[in-house]
Amino acid sequence: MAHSLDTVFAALADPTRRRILGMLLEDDMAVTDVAEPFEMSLAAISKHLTVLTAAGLISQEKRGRVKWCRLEPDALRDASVWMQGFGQFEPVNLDAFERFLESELPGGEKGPSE
Amino acid sequence: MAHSLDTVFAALADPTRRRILGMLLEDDMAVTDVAEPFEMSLAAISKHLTVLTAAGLISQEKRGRVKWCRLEPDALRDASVWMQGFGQFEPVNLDAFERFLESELPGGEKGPSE
DNA sequence: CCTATCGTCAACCGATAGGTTGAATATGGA
DNA sequence: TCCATATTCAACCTATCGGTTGACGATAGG
Repeated sequence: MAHSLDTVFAALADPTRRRILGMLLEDDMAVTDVAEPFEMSLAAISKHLTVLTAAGLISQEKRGRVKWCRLEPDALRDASVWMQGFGQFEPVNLDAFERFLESELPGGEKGPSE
Repeated sequence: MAHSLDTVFAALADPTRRRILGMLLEDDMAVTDVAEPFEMSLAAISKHLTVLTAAGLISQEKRGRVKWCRLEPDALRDASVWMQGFGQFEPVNLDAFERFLESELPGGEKGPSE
């Protein structure tokens, strides 16, 4: 384990990558489908997915010609532990979390996957 | 509030900056004292402190000719909430946190401030 | 077999990150 | 007043980041 905090935090620093993680929270997705809502090339998304994989935040499995991306939330645990060391933050507040997810969407659009 | 997740995570992605935060956990410090244990110029540390300040992770107050740096752990709350949205991580485990702090020190040395 | 689709690779680009050095700007103290 | 200390500024350098485009390999399907 122990994908370094360096790579985990660096991966999380990019809004595109955070948005991808949010999308994968709903479901596993193929690379092409991950890319669809973004106004950027498939190659760029492919690179982002590589970064997320390197950080351990997602895993990718190729079935046929489709590569499926799965969220690996456990990779966040180390980083979470590190952050918690700086203070007791209020217990998990999913409403606040959802506000974040929405505030990071571009157009005001909501649904990422269809 | 709402220093962006971009800036907070980007600030946390650098090991020097995480180590500085760990040092400030023990006590407020002057810039020069923050810089002392690092093998890097004072100007470089000053830049790191600027990044941490911009992210809201620390505050700096000038008293006399000395600029004091104080940890602002609240800035981590938003990021923490975001991460918690991906999973319920085990309740605050300070032992694990201390292992991180130590594993990020360079030589095996422990005490940062004296 | 031929072709369309899925995804990556390679080369390139501009912008930013993280470091250096040397000069500049306070401020404190003798 | 003069000097040392504390910190930042400005210019510079190199490496990496995030994006592009076009070619490529692999697989699915008619």
